[in-house]
Amino acid sequence: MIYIDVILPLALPRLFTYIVPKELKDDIIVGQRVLVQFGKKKIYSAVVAKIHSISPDVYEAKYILDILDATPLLDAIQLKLIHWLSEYYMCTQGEILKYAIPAGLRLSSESNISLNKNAIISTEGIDEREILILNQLYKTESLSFEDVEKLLGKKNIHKYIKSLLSREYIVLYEQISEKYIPKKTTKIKLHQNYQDESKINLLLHELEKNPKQSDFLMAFIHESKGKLATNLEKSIFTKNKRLSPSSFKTLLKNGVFEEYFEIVSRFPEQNLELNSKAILSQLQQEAYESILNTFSSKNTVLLHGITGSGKTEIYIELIQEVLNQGQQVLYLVPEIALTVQLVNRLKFYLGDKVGIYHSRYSDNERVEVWEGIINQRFKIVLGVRSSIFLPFKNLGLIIVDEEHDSSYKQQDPNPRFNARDVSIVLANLHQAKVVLGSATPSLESYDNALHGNYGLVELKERYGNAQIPEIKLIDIQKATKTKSIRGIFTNELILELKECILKGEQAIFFQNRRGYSPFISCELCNFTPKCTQCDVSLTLHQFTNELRCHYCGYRTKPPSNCNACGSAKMATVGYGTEKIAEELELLFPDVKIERMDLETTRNKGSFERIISDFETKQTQILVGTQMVTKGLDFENVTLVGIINADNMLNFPDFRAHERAFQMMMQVAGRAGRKTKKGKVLVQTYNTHHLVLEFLLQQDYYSFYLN
DNA sequence: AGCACGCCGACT
DNA sequence: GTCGGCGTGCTC
Repeated sequence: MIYIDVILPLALPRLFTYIVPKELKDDIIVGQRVLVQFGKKKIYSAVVAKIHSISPDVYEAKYILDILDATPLLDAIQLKLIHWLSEYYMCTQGEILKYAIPAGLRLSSESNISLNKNAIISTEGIDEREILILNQLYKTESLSFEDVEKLLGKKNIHKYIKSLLSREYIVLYEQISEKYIPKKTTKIKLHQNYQDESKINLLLHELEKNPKQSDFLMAFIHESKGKLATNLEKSIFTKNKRLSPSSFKTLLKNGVFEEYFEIVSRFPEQNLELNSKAILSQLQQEAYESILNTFSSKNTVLLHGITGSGKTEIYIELIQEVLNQGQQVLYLVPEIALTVQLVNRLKFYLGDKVGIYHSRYSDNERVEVWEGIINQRFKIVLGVRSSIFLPFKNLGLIIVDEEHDSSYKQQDPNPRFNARDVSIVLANLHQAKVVLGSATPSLESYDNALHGNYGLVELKERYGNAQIPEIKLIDIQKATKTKSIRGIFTNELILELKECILKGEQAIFFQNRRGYSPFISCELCNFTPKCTQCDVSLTLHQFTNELRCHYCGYRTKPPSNCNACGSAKMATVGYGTEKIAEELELLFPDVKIERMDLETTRNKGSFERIISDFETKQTQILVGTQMVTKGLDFENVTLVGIINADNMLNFPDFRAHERAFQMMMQVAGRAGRKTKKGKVLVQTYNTHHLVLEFLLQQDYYSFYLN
């Protein structure tokens, strides 16, 4: 007897043993998906982890129902990675499996009902909802539970189904569905009999009395560019409003045209022209060579290059080198949405070989990326943390860009993992190399580098003749004393901003807090409205005029009177991006100001719109949360304002100082990236804070030491 | 995760 | 006396 231990895509701590039926025992391979029944009726696709011949003695194993793959879906490396993760991060292999495999490749069963063909149904004495279900079943043969819920417009449908089942009017069965649907397009071509110029002319002559039909034919001939045997996408013609769809139908009916479906990729080959490699500066070339040298003794290198030092060009050079060896590359980024510029740059140099993988892709798109990696269409994958599970066959290099970024860490649903750390493990399994890159490395990575666990390569100058921005602190306390502060902004900041605007240059304002005001409070009794569920103070959102909890999303109208003492003096305390944008609008009514935070970028495409508006200089001032700190590259930005450094520094978290330093360094790096020198102004109550002193010096090393 | 089983309160 | 609430434990 052949037994297999399988991983079920569930949060179960153990593997489960099944029997492989005789007729399948020659086909079973570790890593394949198999169809198994689990529990009374559920059917899942599980993954074979082990094949053996030890019969379980405490229970009787079930037979597997089927083998789903000819070639295993997961290879030995992926299985090892899943196993390692489950132990290191203390979760089940099933949870990882569920996360690792695109939903389109996972199948599970769904309960469906259909009419019992042998039953004599009498509607007497049964609920009218049950009659409704029966009627629908007459029409559609089968319904899923979800369909029934929709039909009745309610959730607890169980009792109706139970009742119908007990009368034996309906039967229950499980349906397994493959979710991946290939993309199809409709193509049309001329029937063989007409793929000849003389015959076409004859036909056109016949159609003289049917101008609509000959129009269509002429359009096809025009599009086919002289090759009559060609096939073309139907959409070319349906888009054209001047052509009549009904005349096409007639042509189809008369056998002039043939119509058929073709499966196409969701990522069509664009045949991009490959641009020659970027020319590295002297310093970049040195760094590049230094990385290659270090690789001979170490598997991981930390590339510490200040903002604007041109790390990306070095990555591209490294990628090219690895591709030449015939190996694949994984390029990890914290969030793909923030890297439109990077995607374009990679495609510019590397063309169609670049695959992209992130959570905004549909299930179908993810399946195609997965398969594209297996069949080597994609040699480079630019992806977010989940990309570490993709089926690389011959991985040579992993690049972890912005390695310090906390987005690499999956916090909430299991599996909880840090993709930066896992990529080092993954690289080991593949005998591949890792480059961790950042302008502000995480302290642990820097420590690893200084202690020789990683190699360390540094880039201390900006690319080209771009200069390092000047950072200046503004003492809010002093400004308050000398009355040189108006609301949020000190006079000094306003003056600099005025100058910047007059010169037609752009500015970025950073405040790590969204909404209008972090809380409102009664001036008399200090009462602050709190979330009913989370016990945190509610943030005021001026635009929608409501109080919101940033943890659970609870929302309510702001009270006009204090809930505790009834006084009408509810005042706002503190400020978020919304209020900053509003105040700036009051100060500079003629300047276009835009806000970028979670709220304004919620809709698809709005992020790109804000970025491109700023890039094309339609927006002159950008106010944002940490979103503005990440990887944006605008040449015309000369002023960066950090409205309040203190709330970052005083954040109750042991990483607060590290994060504050990283965030401020990153946002400072947005200033003066080309020829113009940038200026960074930091407003603070505490000008002597150590972190701020290192920020002034832009001295990462000393910051690390302290 | 599902799902069944089992035990206690509110209803025809 | 039953329906249905959710607590507990098992699934190869």
